[in-house]
Amino acid sequence: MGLTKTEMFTSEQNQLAQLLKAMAHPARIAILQRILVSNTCICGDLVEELGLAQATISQHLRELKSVGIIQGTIEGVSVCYCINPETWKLLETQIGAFLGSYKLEASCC
Amino acid sequence: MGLTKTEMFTSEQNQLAQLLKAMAHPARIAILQRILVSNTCICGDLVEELGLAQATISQHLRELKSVGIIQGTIEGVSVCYCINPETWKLLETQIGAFLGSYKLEASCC
DNA sequence: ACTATATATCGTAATATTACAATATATATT
DNA sequence: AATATATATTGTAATATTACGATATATAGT
Repeated sequence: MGLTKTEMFTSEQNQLAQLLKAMAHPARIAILQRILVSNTCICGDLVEELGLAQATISQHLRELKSVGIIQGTIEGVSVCYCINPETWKLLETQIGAFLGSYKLEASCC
Repeated sequence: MGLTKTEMFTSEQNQLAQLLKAMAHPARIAILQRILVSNTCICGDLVEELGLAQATISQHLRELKSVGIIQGTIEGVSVCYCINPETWKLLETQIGAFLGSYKLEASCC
């Protein structure tokens, strides 16, 4: 036990869950917001601005990168991260369809 | 360690992370989708339709309920669950603002 | 080549999550 | 009241997450 039974669900359900999970941490939301305002962002800046250890930030960045939400390119001695437009579009579509499928009706409990 | 440092982040960041986390599991996405198509939904139906134990479904329902995404009312011997419109609206607003703040620009890495 | 700087990875402790059997609780029916 | 049915809770094992110190790696400048 303790292991999610992914085989019970559709690949769409698993994919959406994976994307949501990657964003479901305040540090990773803060990281994404920082990238969203600056468009690009150097890893080192995040270590200074958020109050977490360098290893922790690096770990969070890897998690966002592993599901394809961000991408990083080496820029001299540092690494520049930015949004992966493909995945972001997918996120908007999937979450939008999911949240948008709710129609408020009177017959509720 | 092993404990999220919520004090480092804004309450908005923590709240959004909490809502995303509640949805970030394929079983809970499946539960929500089931509620979305039927508008309301009896807990017992979920146990039959998803292939998980009754205790597991009940646990997932409690998680969704604890963050206010769904609400349940006792209906005789069973419990009827439905979307909490307030929280759903909050979700749409928060996630919409978050995802929508990305503007694709050429200057990316 | 050596040094400094930036980031990633490893190892690990504390905590959280997931799943389920067993059991408790609560309502409806007889 | 006793029984059946539906859901919640408890306890627990397996696994995952979070955070960070220590260390490795990789590039830039001297």
